[in-house]
Amino acid sequence: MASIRDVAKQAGVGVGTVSRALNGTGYVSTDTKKKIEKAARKLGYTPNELARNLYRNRTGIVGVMVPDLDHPFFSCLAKHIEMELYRQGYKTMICNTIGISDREKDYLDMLDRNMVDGIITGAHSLDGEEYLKRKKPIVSIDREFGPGIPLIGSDHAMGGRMAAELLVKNGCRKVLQVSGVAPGVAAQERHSVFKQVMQEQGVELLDMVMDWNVFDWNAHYEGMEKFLGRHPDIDGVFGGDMAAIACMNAVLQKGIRVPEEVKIIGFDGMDVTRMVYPRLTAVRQNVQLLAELCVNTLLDLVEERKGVPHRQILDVEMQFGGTTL
Amino acid sequence: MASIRDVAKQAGVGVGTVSRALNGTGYVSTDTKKKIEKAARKLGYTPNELARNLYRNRTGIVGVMVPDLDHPFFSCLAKHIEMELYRQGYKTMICNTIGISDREKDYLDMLDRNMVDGIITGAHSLDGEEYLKRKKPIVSIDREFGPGIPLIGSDHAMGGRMAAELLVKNGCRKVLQVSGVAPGVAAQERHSVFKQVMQEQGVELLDMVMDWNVFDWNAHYEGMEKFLGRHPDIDGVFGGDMAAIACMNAVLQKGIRVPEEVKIIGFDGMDVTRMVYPRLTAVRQNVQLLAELCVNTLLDLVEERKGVPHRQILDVEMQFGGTTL
DNA sequence: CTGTTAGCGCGTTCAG
DNA sequence: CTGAACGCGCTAACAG
Repeated sequence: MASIRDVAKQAGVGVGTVSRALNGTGYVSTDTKKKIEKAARKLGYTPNELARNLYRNRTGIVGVMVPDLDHPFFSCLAKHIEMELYRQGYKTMICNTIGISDREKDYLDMLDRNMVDGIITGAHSLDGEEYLKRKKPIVSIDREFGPGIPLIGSDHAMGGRMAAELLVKNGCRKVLQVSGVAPGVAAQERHSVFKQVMQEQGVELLDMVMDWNVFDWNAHYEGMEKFLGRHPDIDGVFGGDMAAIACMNAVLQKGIRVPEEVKIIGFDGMDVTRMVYPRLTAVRQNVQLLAELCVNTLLDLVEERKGVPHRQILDVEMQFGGTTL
Repeated sequence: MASIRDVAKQAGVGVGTVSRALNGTGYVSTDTKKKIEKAARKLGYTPNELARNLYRNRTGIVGVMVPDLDHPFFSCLAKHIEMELYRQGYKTMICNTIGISDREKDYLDMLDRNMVDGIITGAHSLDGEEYLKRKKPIVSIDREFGPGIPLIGSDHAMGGRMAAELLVKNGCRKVLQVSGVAPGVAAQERHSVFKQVMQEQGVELLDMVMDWNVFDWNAHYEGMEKFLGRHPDIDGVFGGDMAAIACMNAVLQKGIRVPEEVKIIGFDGMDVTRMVYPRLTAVRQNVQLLAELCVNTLLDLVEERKGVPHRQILDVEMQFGGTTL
């Protein structure tokens, strides 16, 4: 609890000198500097960051909003964001919106209260207007808000096309697509492109739409079981990693063979795709790069650097597993 | 950027009155209160939390340290901690230590700088002394630091015993145990108890020790493959969820049947155990309750309530899957 | 080179 | 019931 005043008194100098000495800003004679450092050590002085924050009107904290931290994609994303922020001297405040727009708003409010210097958002339940009216830096993952809010994302259209083409090449004729992302979010594109390719190729396409803010495993699995009951003859599936895996299990449970009778492709390509047997073929997002771009773009805004790109789209790649031929 | 001063001027009153009116503290006539609220709305006033923080010497932020946010157990834990903290009006600062003690120390320092009101730690690479010398609230998961730092954890000993007994009941005679947690951490107990039961029952036990701060999937899988090459005749496995699953895949890859030839039991019982086929039998920790206890215990400390228990151990339960009989 | 002083924005006495 | 004044701890500007 020792303050800069105590250190000054102890060292027999003024507070200004202490500040300059300890921060290495401005001139201080080597002599008094030594004295000050000794006094600081003796008192166990640690600067109170709250006072600094007030003065600078900055906290060095960045908010990260995700719909569900316990989802492989978002936990991986959050991890890499935190690591990159740490590397650049920032701290990470995390926020699980679990699809509740009030939470999203609550956290956005922290921008106005100066609690965070900026926000990276991967949660999209709240109206875009709420975002646009904020004055501090925001970057968005996979959702276009409008001017002033840079977008970083993967090339979902490319991913949808790659998946569709691979299933077609595998000879699928009746395919299920599980979609479950928020409307207006780039991730939706993979499904429209997928559908388009399937139509062009004359492949029958069934759609299963999951409540997009439920990343609940059971919901996926049970939905899948019911679906298989009605359509036992599908021969291809495309959906997010979790949906794809849920589907695979439901299929295996019925004694149907993968990939011989049904081919499956996931989207995201997280670690979990390598934990199932056979390994899930999936379109892989480069999450680490995504995280780094988010952080760097946000910090460009925070530190007022110029020429920040409004739109950055990353390539995806096909990660071959054992669920396709 | 409107400050309380602006509001006061706009409403034609003093700043003190504005403060009392908006915070509902002290007497303010209904009349002037209305005026103030109107002025505040008109100017879009939002209190600057940094000033408040400085005054109160509190931020309402709790730090959460985990070794790896992209690990099913820790992402689940972090999620539930965040949710409970939010419910109680606190925010969550997250920190990935990835086994680097300097990071752990950096984040601990935030306590002294008053950036966080308390810390919940599930990361244990740093010396216990560093923890004990802090003056602000800390609670620990699965590690005993000493007086002043409450411990919350699952009953690992019980879990180890349950797993061992189930494998014995399943007729296993040569069992592999994959251990990989930090020394001095309660999680270690499950392995010692497991070993003890196996010895009592005269079952042959092999040990594979993984670098405990590597939660890397590939490391687990490759280690497992090598191990199986040397010991193809094991008939039972016990390890963390990830290790158990890595093992299962390596086993299946060799054409060995699960559970007929090898029984497998995991520890943690996260969602991922239900995504593999067959589902992994696992000792399940009650992560949500664990999270809630951590938060409530920490906040008891932060808000200076009395009678905070030093040690809270939660029961675990066996979650039966298809990898045991 | 150094000490003093004025804010940063808010919450709270303490006279009126 | 209300306004003015002070302090939270620190930094930067300004005299000395």
